[in-house]
Amino acid sequence: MKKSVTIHDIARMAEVSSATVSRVLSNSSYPVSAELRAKIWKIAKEHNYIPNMLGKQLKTKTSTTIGVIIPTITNMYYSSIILGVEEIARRNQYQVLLCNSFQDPELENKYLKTMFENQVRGIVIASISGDKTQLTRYIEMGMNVVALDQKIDAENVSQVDFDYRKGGYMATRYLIEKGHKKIAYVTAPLDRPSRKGIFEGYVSAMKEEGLETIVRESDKKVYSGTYEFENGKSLTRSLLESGDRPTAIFACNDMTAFGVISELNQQGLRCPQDVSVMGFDGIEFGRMMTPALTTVQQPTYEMGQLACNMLLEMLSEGRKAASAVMLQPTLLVRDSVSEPGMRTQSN
Amino acid sequence: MKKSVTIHDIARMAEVSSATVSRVLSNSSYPVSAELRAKIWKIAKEHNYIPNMLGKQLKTKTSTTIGVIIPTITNMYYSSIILGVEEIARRNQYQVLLCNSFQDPELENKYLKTMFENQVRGIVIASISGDKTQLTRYIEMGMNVVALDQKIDAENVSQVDFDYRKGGYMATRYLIEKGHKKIAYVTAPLDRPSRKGIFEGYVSAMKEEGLETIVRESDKKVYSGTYEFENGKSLTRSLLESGDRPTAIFACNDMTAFGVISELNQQGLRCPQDVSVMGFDGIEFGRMMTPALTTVQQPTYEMGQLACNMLLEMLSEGRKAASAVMLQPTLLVRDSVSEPGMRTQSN
DNA sequence: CTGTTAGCGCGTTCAG
DNA sequence: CTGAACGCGCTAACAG
Repeated sequence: MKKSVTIHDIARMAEVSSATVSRVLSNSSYPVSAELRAKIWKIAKEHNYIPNMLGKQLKTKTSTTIGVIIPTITNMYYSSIILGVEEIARRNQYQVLLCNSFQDPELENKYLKTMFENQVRGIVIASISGDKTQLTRYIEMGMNVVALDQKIDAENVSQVDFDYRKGGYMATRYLIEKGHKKIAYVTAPLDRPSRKGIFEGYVSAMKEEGLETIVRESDKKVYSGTYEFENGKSLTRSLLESGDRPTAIFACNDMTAFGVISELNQQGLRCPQDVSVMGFDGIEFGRMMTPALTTVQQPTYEMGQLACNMLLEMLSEGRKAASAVMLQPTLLVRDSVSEPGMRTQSN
Repeated sequence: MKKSVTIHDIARMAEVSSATVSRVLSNSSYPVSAELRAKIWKIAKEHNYIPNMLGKQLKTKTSTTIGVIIPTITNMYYSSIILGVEEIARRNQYQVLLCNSFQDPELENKYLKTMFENQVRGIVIASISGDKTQLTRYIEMGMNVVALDQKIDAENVSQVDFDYRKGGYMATRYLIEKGHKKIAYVTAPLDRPSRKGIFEGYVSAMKEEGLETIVRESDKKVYSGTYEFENGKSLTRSLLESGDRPTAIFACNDMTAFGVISELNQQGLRCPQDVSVMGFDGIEFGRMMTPALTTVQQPTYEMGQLACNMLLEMLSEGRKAASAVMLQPTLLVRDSVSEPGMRTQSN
């Protein structure tokens, strides 16, 4: 960056003090004569004056940027959340500093640190790492935090939660009501509360009807962009190899469900005629494939908006404003689930 | 944020000058005795010292954040680019300030302004707006800019470009070589160089073979998350209503192609048996559907990385380092294109 | 090796 | 209504 004009430069040109210039250009309510106001504005415009927020923020100790930490932006689930956050931030003149943690606790902590150093006013975080000690320390040091998706054991943290258990339950009930009895659940490692929640919902709905649970859990923890999809494929393969084919497969998220359907097709099975598939998340792409994916909707965009609003509230009203909200699931009925046995004899 | 400890606080506790503390804590190469170093570090740790980068940046006039402006993060094409940018930024200790312009020129300019005010060191921008005067002004004022996807008429701007024309040509040639003669092109408004490029590639390949072009261009410019998809659907509908069904449809991007396939299915037509479909972009989801989408790959992630690297180069070596790169397309052959006429009589 | 001083760009007392 | 003086947290020049 080049050296830019400062309020002092303008003050010299306008032959006034820099204090007056500051009062005018920062739209202060402080009384300044109309003529001086006009004169100063004119000169400022002419010379493309751009305020240096660093100076202002250093002086007033109030930055206008909030940090957002999520696992990865290329996952539509998260990008949609970010969009919600940014929307609200923008309306309130805040900027968004974005970081992808890639599910890496170390990276997450590193980002937390730089954000703190850069004086972000608060943080919206979808943390995955189990170890929250670092985060908790920052909170104790005064950082305002809204946690998405994952409970954090600390006071003064706002939480945006989602009733995963209920979602899992609803989805399973729907399959049961459609007449399915052999319903399998395929999932990424059950190492997070969210995934555990869905799983528990599935189990309780099955138990309730005296049905046998059929579960496939992947063990790999390696992270990559298409991890979920591959997971869906391999878990489905394992399911089909067992010989006793389920009539419905419920996946822990939509991406995994796409993998399930892809593998079914590859094995010559049709969805939903041969096997019904239920997803979880409600990302846009579910609508775009054939069959359109029946799934449980999480209001991601709204979650982002809500999280940002909660953060802004904490910022303006102090930490007592910390609160918790539990969002509710909705069933998105589309085309990937039908009644079972429509083609039972076809294989 | 609470009042945090400063180097002065530490200086007082360690009974040294704040200059010494600064030299130690900022890992300066300046000579300080080992004992003092240790003592100061100890105290700093004990009191959770966090440097205030605002002070540092104000003094040294070097911020470590770069701005990224893209139309919308929920489009995988862009989120993938951002991921590439962030990856490189992180490796070089830079932060990323993210903004969604939503294709809104006004918003874009507003973001440009706040970024400037917040002293970002440079900007990576995928600008859509035709009016680049504001951007050009900032460049003239010394801002370092890398433009993605869209040419900017100014000196000292680095450009990451993609050979859209060639991509469009390659895709069309591939369809022709598969034996197609009635190849339709469906596209969002041809109001950007990128879209025009693909279109021209299509036209030139068709002309070359003496084939008749069949084009459907949407006129709506309203923006929404599923705009492209809906576009694909409605343009396909219009194409089918004409009675003279093409054997292949080439879409201006993958999302539109998804809409094409969805509409075909809805009308009882199969892809690729009845109609082949070719996309453009190569987003991950193309692999996840059945049939997997045949498409032209843009190396989005690499484009992001490249853009960020070019920016860093400009920052370190001065504006002369401004450069331009034209990336090349690759054909991603998957399952949505086959030879025509495989089921010509079935309808 | 260490301390003193000055100032980055800005806002804010406190006098006038 | 206006200006002089000070300081936010930090680094850099200059002494010692």
